[in-house]
Amino acid sequence: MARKKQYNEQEVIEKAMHLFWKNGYEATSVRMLEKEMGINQFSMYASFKNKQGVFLKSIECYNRQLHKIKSKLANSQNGVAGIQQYFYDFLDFSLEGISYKGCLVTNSINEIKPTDVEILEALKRFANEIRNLFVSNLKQDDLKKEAIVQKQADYLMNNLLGLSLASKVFDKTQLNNMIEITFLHL
Amino acid sequence: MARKKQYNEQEVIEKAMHLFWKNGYEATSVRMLEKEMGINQFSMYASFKNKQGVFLKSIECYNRQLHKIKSKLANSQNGVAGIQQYFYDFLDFSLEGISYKGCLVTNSINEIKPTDVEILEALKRFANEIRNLFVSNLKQDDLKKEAIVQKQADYLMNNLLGLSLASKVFDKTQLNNMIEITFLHL
DNA sequence: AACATAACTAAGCATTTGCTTAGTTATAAA
DNA sequence: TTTATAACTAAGCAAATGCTTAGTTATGTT
Repeated sequence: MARKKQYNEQEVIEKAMHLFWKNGYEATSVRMLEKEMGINQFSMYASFKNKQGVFLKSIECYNRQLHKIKSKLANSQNGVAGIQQYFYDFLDFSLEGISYKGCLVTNSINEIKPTDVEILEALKRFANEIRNLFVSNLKQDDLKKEAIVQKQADYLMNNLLGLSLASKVFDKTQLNNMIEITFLHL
Repeated sequence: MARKKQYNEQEVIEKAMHLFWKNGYEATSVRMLEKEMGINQFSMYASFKNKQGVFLKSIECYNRQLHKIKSKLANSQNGVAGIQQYFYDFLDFSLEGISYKGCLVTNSINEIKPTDVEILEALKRFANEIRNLFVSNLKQDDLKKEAIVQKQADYLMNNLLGLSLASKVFDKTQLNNMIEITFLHL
């Protein structure tokens, strides 16, 4: 038989993910990736096919990292308050040093061309997963009608997307203001 | 004396702006720019110094294009309703064919490296200009205290930023839901 | 008409991009 | 121990990147 891999695919993808998260898709070159991942380009392409493949696996990895706060939300039984906590948890999650990196997925949305269908679909799936968590938490309020739940879920997604962007431009106080007002009348 | 320019700087920048708007900063190459602008690279660099210079002028151009709906907001005397109308106007403004291009400025935020201070400052200035319009419209309600005005302005900015992103992922009904709920209790 | 000068053209610069290929090394089964 | 095979290294590919340079053309002033 043959040699075995000298690296763990999960481990190197995690490093790739952090690069993509920090720099975005286009601004992360294959040279940067091989340096950060600690493997040769050949190995990279053997394991993940191409740069896009590395990115797709990075999204999966990002999703796994997010699992901790997502399952916290999924298990919360306190309705809207649980969602609000998720907003704060997300900010913590995306913090690196003194600056926020935003959400890997929403950061990438603007970079992905309509031709990259596979990536675009992955991004939409990701967004809808979180939206579904919002829906089930909103439904914990028995008085809420289905139509309102759906509208509020859309509204919350908008505020979460906004927060990912806003965290790069506005200060901590303003971010807290945003979250506070978002949940004021839910 | 010398020859005169065979192109109008405003006109060619408008074309550049549309390219940046559609593709983003990095994905717009200087070759694409010279093709779209209809001028040689030499002329481009003579007029705008470098690619970053073209982009900065494009932001100014974008701002001028936005002036129509911004001044409509500035002149509105109906408080929150005027702001809500701005949200709808922005969606119209960013529509091309059947898809939304989002906001040129927020599209770019993720692409700009912290080293591009000049661009980053331009983006922040742009965001705060709109925020100030929100503030003065919010103040048309005499009952609103200053602190609340500021918090609501932050909240509205978050929803506007979100909308720019959301318009690329969610459908028209959902976008309308987002706007509706955003303004439900203001 | 001659000149000075800015606007132009087109070619080319070094660097970087994503990806491949030719050749070497390690490993497990025979 | 031999051998088949996959994992590795490192060099290199064409194409694209932002930007520059050398040389030509047009135009207002003298």
